[in-house]
Amino acid sequence: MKRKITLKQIAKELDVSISTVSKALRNSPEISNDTKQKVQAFAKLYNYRPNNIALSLKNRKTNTIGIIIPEIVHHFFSKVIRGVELVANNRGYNVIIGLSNESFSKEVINMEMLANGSIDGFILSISKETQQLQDFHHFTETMSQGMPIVMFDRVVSEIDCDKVIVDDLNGAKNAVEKLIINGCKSIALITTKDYVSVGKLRTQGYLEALKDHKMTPKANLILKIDDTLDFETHLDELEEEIEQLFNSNEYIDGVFAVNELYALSAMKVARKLGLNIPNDVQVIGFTDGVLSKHATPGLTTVSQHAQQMGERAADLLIDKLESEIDTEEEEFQTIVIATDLVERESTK
Amino acid sequence: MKRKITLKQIAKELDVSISTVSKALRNSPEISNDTKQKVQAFAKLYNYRPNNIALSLKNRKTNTIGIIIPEIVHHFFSKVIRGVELVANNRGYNVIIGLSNESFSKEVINMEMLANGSIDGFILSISKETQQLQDFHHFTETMSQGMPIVMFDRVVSEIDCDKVIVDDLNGAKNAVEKLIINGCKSIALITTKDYVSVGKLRTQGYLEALKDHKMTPKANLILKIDDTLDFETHLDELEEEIEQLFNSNEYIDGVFAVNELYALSAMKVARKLGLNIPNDVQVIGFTDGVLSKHATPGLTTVSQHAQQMGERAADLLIDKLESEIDTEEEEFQTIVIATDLVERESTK
DNA sequence: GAATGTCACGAAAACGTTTTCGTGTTAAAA
DNA sequence: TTTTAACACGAAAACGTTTTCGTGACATTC
Repeated sequence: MKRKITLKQIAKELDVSISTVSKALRNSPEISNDTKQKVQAFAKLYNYRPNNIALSLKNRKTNTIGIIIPEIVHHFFSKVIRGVELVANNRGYNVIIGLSNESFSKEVINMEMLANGSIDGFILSISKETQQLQDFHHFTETMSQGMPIVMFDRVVSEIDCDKVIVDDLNGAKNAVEKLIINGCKSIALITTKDYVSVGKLRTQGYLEALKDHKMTPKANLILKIDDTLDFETHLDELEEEIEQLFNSNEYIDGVFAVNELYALSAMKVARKLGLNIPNDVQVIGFTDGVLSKHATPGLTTVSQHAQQMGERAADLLIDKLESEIDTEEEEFQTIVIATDLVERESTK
Repeated sequence: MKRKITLKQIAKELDVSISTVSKALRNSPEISNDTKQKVQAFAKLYNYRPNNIALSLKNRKTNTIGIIIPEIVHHFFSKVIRGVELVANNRGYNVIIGLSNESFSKEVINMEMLANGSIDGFILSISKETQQLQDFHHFTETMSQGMPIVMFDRVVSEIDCDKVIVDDLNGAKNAVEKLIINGCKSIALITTKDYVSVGKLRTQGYLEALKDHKMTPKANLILKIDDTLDFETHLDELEEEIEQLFNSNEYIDGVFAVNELYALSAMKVARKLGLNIPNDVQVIGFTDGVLSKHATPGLTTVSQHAQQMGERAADLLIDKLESEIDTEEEEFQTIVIATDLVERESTK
């Protein structure tokens, strides 16, 4: 089994020095045309490619960015990855992934694994557990060693770094306003516990929309789910909670859910209770998922433009990496990605 | 902005040699306890971690595996990645991803980017375009340089390497048999053009099941879709083709589709034509997707165990990487992952 | 013929490790 | 007191590059 060919081997074979080979391949004017041609022909024949690791060591730059996400089997996150990968590759970078599985310790371990020279910078969305624990030492530590971080979607205000976020508040507000304009009088909210930053903001958007239209929020119209449970495998419990929500309110004609699964479950429960969608109750979800599109009826959703988030995050990170030469005063940006309301059949 | 601390800096600070620092940190018996403690304390204080790139260069081993897939926004592939990532991390490896976007040239470029020292081996599923072009030089070239490859799902028999595949033939056969047992007399097949290896095998499974039950396949019951089109954005055309399929056959009471989208579209069309599922027509799809579960009615599917495929592929690759020390005669395995029939409401 | 300049190339350092081998110091053995 | 052994450490090479600087050979100029 052959190994990859190196400069040294070429040099030996052609009876010149390593430096000469290197220069010949990079077309340096120092080298005569004869030698250049000889070397280049030989290199081509043996399919020579410079060893990336050696280059990384020499240049103290890996041209690789690390992305840490809580979960990859999730349309939102895989779309973000696609966005990151797209611009990264175009700009000459590789992407290396780490999954935290929503666990704090796995997040820390993964970051440590990558931070030791493997990558030039991080793009990440923090795990639920980290959000709960409020322990951010691994972020500050990484940044203090000169490794830039870009956070997306689930960000944390305590850390000063570049961020790309969804306009959760206004996205939610617009959705709820849509329901109001469509004539809904009693709009339920299905959301998460408050420690999930995005859940909190979407809840806030719901409240603002009501307020703007002089409607009073009612506590029993708001269902806060504890989403530390994996509802992909515990769908029944989720549906049960939602059914209770419907039953404890005589009249719900609109539902705003902070994610796709909650919205779909709401539709399912409503149908089960004999309600027609969208005539009796209208439903809007929040997501970039594929379920909404193929559901029956199609679910109206707030689209987050996940791929765009990934692209912006990658650009932000690479810009920082390549400007760092001038070590200008640290200046962090927060890019807010506007949402779109994608109207389907679950609203009038 | 601080850089990461190195052995050299520690050595200078403590006024010992680099070798001493290195040995002290690795608890070498050569070093006195005094010095060890001094060095270790200092290293801990400054949070010293060995530079991975330097280690990779020295050891000629990156402990990173590259995975090339056609598309990441796809449940099957993201589940495979999760499987790979899981065992890779457990065994001390990182995972770096490359997307081919179903394009031959992107596949080649991506592989070249990674093959130059960045990774120790590949796990990949080949793009549709590569399957069409039948150009596999990048695989042979990579392997001839001593870099092992494990192919999964979409494999190619021309290349000798480890493989992890789904038992497409039997998966399809079992599904169709299920329909037959359930009383279907006229079973349609919605598949892809033959160059897609998995499509071909599933078609074959369909035919075998019919044959085993003395049923004659009818040409106008078989619809071969040209899936070079992106049907996520051209759903209508897909549905139109399927509607023609239904219209050109007086009586279809069963549908087997080789993927989730085709199956869902078939259900949609059937409903549109006034047919009840599963009473008038029963439908089975082939996938590991999330749509089937949340569709109404739930779609009965052939599950591929994508995550398990990723796990097996990663184990195969790492085993090879770590055994290569003895350079035993190359011996390649092909692991066949059995499928499961997940029964939901689209069948009786 | 001496001084200067150009050309074509090689030596060596550097990136951050690990590891082999050599060496000076001290303590124990003869 | 000399020999030997153990001990504690340092020098240097190696992994594969790129780049700076030095140098010998030859040609040109005065």
